[in-house]
Amino acid sequence: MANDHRPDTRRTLTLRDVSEASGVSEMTVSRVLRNRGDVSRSTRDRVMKAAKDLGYVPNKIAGGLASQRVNLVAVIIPSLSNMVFPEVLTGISQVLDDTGLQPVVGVTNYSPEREERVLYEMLSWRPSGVIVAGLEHSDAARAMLTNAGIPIVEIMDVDGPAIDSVVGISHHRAGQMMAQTILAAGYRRIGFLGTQMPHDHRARKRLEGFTAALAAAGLALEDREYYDGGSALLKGREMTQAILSRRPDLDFLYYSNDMIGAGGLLHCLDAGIDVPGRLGLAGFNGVELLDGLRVRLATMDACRLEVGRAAAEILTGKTADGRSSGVRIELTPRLDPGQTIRAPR
Amino acid sequence: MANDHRPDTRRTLTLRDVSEASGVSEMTVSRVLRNRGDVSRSTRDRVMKAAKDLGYVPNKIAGGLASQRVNLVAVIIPSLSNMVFPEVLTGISQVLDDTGLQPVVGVTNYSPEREERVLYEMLSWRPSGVIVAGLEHSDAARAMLTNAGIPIVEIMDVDGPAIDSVVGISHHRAGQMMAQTILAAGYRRIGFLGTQMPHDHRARKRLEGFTAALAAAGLALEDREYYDGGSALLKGREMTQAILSRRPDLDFLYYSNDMIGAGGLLHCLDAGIDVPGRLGLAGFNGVELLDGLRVRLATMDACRLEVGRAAAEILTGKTADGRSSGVRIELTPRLDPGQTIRAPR
DNA sequence: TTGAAAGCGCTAACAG
DNA sequence: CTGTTAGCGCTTTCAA
Repeated sequence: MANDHRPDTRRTLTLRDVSEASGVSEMTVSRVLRNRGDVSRSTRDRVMKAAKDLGYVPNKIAGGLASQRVNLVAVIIPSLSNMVFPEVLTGISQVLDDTGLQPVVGVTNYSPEREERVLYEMLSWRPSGVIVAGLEHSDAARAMLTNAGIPIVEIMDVDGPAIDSVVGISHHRAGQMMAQTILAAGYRRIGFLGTQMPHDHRARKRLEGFTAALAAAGLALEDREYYDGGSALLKGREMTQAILSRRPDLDFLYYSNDMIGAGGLLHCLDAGIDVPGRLGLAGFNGVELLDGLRVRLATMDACRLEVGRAAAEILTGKTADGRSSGVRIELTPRLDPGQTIRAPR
Repeated sequence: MANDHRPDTRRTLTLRDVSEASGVSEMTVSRVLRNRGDVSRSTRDRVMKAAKDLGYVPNKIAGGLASQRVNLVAVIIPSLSNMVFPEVLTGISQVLDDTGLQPVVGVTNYSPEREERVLYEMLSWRPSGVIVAGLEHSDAARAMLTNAGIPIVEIMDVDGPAIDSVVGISHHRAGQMMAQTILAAGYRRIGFLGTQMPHDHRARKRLEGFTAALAAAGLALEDREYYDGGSALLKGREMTQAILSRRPDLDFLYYSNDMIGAGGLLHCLDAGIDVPGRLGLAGFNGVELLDGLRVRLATMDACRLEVGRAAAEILTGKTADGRSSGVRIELTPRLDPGQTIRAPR
């Protein structure tokens, strides 16, 4: 950072300045500023006034070093570019807001290398806990998490072994449930449309569960279409058009997320395709946006808010038994058939 | 945080542990780990190996205290619940990624009180700079920013005095431009649909610019409709239906953001309303989602990515003259008439 | 190129 | 209820 900011005759204020301005020892000033009760009313008032008048802002760097405690929670997520993780963050914030704990967010862009870097960076601030999306990590990241000596909560996914605590849904089962619902409605020639992201393990697990359920019924996916980047809504349109022109006989399209599903739905409506009669559609996530479409897309809710809340509650020990480690919470996603899956036959 | 995590015989590793494991002084270990060149190749290798074998993670709390420097940049934004701020963050990250500086995000929910708290909290970590959305702050927040002694960049808005640096667009002018475009196309009976957010100053300024331009043409808004919370797309539909049933004579609807605008557009398409012939529509933001609709909504791009990038460049001194303070950058939003404003008469 | 000493600003622990 | 002392783990500064 360029150093032109200030000719700098001013230091930044310290406890000692407040101490001198109020005529109270540094230690007592520290007690007041941390709201530790054992200070007389009058002393407290004098200190508060001095601190406010000076515009003192405590130095948490020094405080953290001295107390060996840092009120930060590291939150590591793959992306901010769709609404799912912001909603998880909202849940985390809701719970943390009352506790003095503060979330610090790191974004990995679905890259294991970035996850490792972000994690290293965050752990070097000695946070009180870590919330990290997913169960898949590089060996080094796993080692760091294991040895950090703080509570770790892996979120969004329960299909696999956890390092410490875990909160989420089974994406494998989610995929299965959707497939079973689709089959029960009599659809048989099913296509899949999804993202080209090798590290989106949850999408992969959903698809695995989905195809496993098809296989159990003696079926397989008839066709697939992948995309990468760009407006998901537009990609959904384009991919849908592409797959249908290639395979006009398909009677169901399963999308890996609601945005491309919504795009597909809009295409079908514009093209006058009979949904859900001739063609059924389903997405995943239960995003709010779907409420605004003329026809409600079938979807499954990933319990994002609840996942965030539960993860934060684990870190704050607000669990049934007060534990903040080794907790396992599997939530059950709701399947909303909307108006794009016909009634079971 | 509940303290059940670890019977704790292990401490967390320190420089001294690496020093002992490698037989090199703490000071030299510190030099190696910070990549300061003045260390012999062999010493460096021994230290790196020891650090890696132990799984040492440096303690930035201690480092920051000792060096009086912290590689954090505080980023304070009102919301994560639409795509605009995440896109600003993306721009910030892109630039910061190469610099060793790390963004730390705080969310205010458009509340001045929360902004004040978040700012206090963040400044207590002694970041190297602050990026904060908007020019409106409480007196206390303004005082903190002024006295922090670090570069401050206010972003998104240039309509008003800045504390230090500023990057953004003029929302007043943006509103004006849109109004002028609408009037030039011959629309005359104009309604407004927006959010009920007293602290969204940018939306307010756009509307002020918009009505000012109408007034200059001897016109005023014919009707208004506000919403608060919920699915913006759905609200856009509902509000549009409401305002049109109340005032079927309106010939243009100006939306305060693209999501409700898109909802309105979908309503109009479903209702068979002739857009842009009988009714024109326009939103604001230039969100990617619009690409996925059958008809392109008129909008204005708020230059979100560019704003983020420029703000980060100021903090890193990557400006034309290397300054990181007192910089003022006004970007010019592009007006995209899309397909919902008819050609000028 | 390496090491030793002296803090950074705050809080834990104890004494009064 | 208030004050004193001794660090927290690292980096700065200076010396070798």
